[in-house]
Amino acid sequence: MENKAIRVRFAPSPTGPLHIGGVRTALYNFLFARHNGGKMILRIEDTDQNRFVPGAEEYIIESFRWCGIEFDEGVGAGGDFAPYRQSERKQIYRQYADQLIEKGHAYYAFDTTEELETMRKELEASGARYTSYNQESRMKMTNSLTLPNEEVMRRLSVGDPFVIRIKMPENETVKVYDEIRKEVVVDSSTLDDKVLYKSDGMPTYHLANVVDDYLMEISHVIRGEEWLPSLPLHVLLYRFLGWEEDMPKFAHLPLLLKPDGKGKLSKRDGDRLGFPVFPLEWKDPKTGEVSKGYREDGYFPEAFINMLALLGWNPGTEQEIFNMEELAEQFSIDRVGRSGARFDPDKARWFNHQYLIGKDNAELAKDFALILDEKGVTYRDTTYLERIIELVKERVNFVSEIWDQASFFFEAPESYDEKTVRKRWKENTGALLSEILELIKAAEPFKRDKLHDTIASYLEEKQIGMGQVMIGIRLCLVGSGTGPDLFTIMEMIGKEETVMRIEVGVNKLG
RNA sequence: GGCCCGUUCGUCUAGCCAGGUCAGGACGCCAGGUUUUCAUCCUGGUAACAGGGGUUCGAAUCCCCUACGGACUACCA
Repeated sequence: MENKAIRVRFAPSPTGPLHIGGVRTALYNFLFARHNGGKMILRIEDTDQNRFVPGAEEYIIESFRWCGIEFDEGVGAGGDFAPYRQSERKQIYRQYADQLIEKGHAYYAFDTTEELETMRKELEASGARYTSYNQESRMKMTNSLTLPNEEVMRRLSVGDPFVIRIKMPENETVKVYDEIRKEVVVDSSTLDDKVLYKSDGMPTYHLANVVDDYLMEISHVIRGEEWLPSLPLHVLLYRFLGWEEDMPKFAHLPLLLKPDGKGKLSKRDGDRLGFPVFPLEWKDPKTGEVSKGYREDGYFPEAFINMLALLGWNPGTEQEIFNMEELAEQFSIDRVGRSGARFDPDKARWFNHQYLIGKDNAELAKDFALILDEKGVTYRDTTYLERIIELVKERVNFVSEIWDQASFFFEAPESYDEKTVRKRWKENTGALLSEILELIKAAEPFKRDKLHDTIASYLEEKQIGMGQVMIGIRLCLVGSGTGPDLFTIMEMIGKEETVMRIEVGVNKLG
């Protein structure tokens, strides 16, 4: 056990798009595997045929491909333990359920949905401590514990629907160990007789995950905190199946919480606060409803991963920017926190900004060119785009925001920011600009430094402050009171365009 | 209701396991600086040990109780 090869799995259910909490769980599994030189496995848990959503599995695989989480084995990757889709493993579960029955750790139950509902209501009404199918109620139900053996056999042979339930031991102290929370002790009498095998011939999650983790030689189960309450059940299953020696270690990750208020992060929060909760855009095949994705919102996969990695884990140093290799190198389960992490959209944007400013201008220019093409904006050449990006990259969080900061490099302003005009366009500004326009026309070469020196010395001579005139020119060229160095803008858009914009501006603003 | 887990600045968190630091960093926010403007950037500031009991010379750190929060409680995963 101690020297067992490291094998971890991410086991999603293909019931819809993958939530970022799920991506984080997968990420931690992946980092753990990489850190320890182990294998990362993708297993699809599709034991509930009713909840199957077409396209979900493809979505999951595409999401991981996008953000750089790789699988060594599993659906889409193959491997020695195939198949990795539980629906394709259907026939292997029954024997283990039967084994449990033989050993007296499980039993057949024939109760209908209505009967179960009635039982629950009666227990609730009576104010009972537990309202579930358990050691207190099972002897009042229709199952192989209460029925004569011949009757059980008869029902089975005529094909009556049945489920197989675990026979939870009474008053047994179950000690389980979680790598993050340490020892957790539970009394088995507080646990219920969970269904292990469904009437449709499929196992439930509880049986399937134990059987598959054992068969696939999983060494560590790293999953969401919502599974912690069923850990005692799983541990008992390993014990009853005789696999306790080979039982994987467990680590239950804290939840991702909503940015404000209470509770776990949901799709609703994203819609309400304007950030995605899914890695990729998702269109619901039934309703046609579209949910935003990090990819489509312009996040870099590296930024997305970096942000997620730090939501619940930290290296104990002051480093905040990590690539996948660094994360894998430094990751360890004992530095995963115990409490839920509130998602912060602001910090997500900040991470993207960090990656954006660290990228090559050429690379960003490629993405920006795509946006320009979409807008139908023509441009000189990629060198021009790269120069623009160098000037504005510090000011944006996303490539898509570059246009907002740089549109004036491509087209003259159509309007002038009113507030700036009111505050900064004085009576004599027009006249002043007309004088400076002559200097601009005469500037040779039409370069940043030359323009700066010419205008600066002229203004000095006339005892006029730079600020008084520069805002006016900026208004003409940019349309607002913001933006990068003005002389650089002039040089880049060229003399002809500069002159024209100033003439138009002076004309319009007076 | 039952059961389990959790609780350090507004947020992510370090520190806790092996009690002794002005409780550290980052995001946000605020202020100042730089600049022709805005943004960036730089500097500084703001702000936390949920509460109460113990144990101890000394507790964010160990123990107990309370409160609050969350997960789970399906023939869903």
